[in-house]
Amino acid sequence: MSVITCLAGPPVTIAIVAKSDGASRTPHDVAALRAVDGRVPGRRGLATRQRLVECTIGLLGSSSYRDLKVTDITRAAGTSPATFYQYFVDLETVLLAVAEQTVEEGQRLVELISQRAWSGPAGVDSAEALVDGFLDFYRTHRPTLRVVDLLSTEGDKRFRHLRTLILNGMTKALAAEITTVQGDAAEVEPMAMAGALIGMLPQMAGHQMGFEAWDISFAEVREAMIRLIYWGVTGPKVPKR
Amino acid sequence: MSVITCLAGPPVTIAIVAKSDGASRTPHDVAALRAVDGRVPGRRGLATRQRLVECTIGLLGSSSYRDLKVTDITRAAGTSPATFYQYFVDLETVLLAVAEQTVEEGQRLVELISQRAWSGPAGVDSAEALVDGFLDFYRTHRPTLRVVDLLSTEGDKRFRHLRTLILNGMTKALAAEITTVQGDAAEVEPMAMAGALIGMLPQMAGHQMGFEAWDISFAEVREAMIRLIYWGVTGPKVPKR
DNA sequence: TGTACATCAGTGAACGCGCGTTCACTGATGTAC
DNA sequence: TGTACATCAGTGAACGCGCGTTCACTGATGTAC
Repeated sequence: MSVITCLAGPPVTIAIVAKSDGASRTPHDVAALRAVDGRVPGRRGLATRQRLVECTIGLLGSSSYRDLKVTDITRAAGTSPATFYQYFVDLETVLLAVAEQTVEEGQRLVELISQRAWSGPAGVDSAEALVDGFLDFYRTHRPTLRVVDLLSTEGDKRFRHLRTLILNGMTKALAAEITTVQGDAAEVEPMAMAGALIGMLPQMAGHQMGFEAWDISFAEVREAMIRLIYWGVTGPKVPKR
Repeated sequence: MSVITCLAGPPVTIAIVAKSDGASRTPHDVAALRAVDGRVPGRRGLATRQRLVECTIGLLGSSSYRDLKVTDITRAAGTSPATFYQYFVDLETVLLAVAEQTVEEGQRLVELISQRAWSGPAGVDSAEALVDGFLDFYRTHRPTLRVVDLLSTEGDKRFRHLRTLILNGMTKALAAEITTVQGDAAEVEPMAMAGALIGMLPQMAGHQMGFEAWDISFAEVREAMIRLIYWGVTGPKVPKR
């Protein structure tokens, strides 16, 4: 068994949390970051906290969620269990912190949607760029997205909320494009269609290997996704029933 | 905390496992069901084993996967931990048994696909029936599908295989319909498109609540799904790039 | 039909590891004057 | 600039619960003759 460490400290960043409207972001309220025993963490403390968060992500990537232990995280971070409990009340809390950090990242993909044309041949290119952009996003945030997804489907409201926030920017941007392209002709609520399309992306990304058994190359699935997005945005006519 | 029990025994059914080709099914090889200490279970033993499987499903539905313990399962089944280890080597093994039972169930939806028309207005009705049929399927098998999905994305090959088997019938049936409808005009490999569409279904079903935050009624998302399936099957033209 | 034997089925009780969690303490850092 | 004090930061070591797991045993069931 190999020992995983996170000793190389990354640049210190202060955790950011999204406001409930999902639009603007503000630095964490100081009280929210207050350590469990009432101390207000300074530079050094925040760096340690951040290291714990990052080691958690690392462990989520290399072992199963079920096997994630507080002691493993502190061992990986080169610190002691007592330190962990100075910053997080339990495992779930550090997972929330992990998820919060991804909310910011999710907004970067918005420009892949809103700064593009979505009708005609250019629309297909845009769909392709969105798919590839998301696959890239997923590759770097796989452990986080997986655990957020799991805890969401298990019914935890806080993680459901965070999942919404992560996908929020993309979904709203895509809905806006749908409205632009289809106007009053839209037969389906643009937000619903956008939500379905964006929600499809992590699903696909997470099951890339799942197609092997059918001898389907993932390249073909990617083509399918591109078309589904294009269709969803442009809304081809569907026969009346 | 409430105590969950599974004492009311269901009719005894012998566990069925799918062959690796995913097509034909045979009763479990006797050796595969041999208890850990070498005994060959009879009627009574198989009933106990089945009760353990069903209590596992029950617990997966009422508490989180992370909190699932062997002792909880045996307590729910009204038996002792030692009995558990007579039929399963560990927790993972009983989860595999849980998943295997759902493989059979997944094939029931095949007729919702293959015994229907998929072009013209009837195609939209078929898409609707598939969506509703799947939502119903998900409702009754949510705990299982969730845990299979999780362990698949975590990279476990056995669960990935089982997930494939569960969705296998539907995917192949839908691919066949795509081929019928589009013929040589298909621009995307039918199995890839079918895999994308069928894979979308558990995703949607699992995140029904996730749309609340956006004030989208799930009914609208359902409409979006129906259209995406219709488009995927009929394959509207996409502009050349 | 009855008896004896083989095998299936189930479990009480215990063992021990590992993990969550805490306390009392030392060391580091910052700042007031 | 130096000293004293407050507060931040970190941890060694331990405690104890709970869970996984096993063993040696009793009871139930089936069947051979």
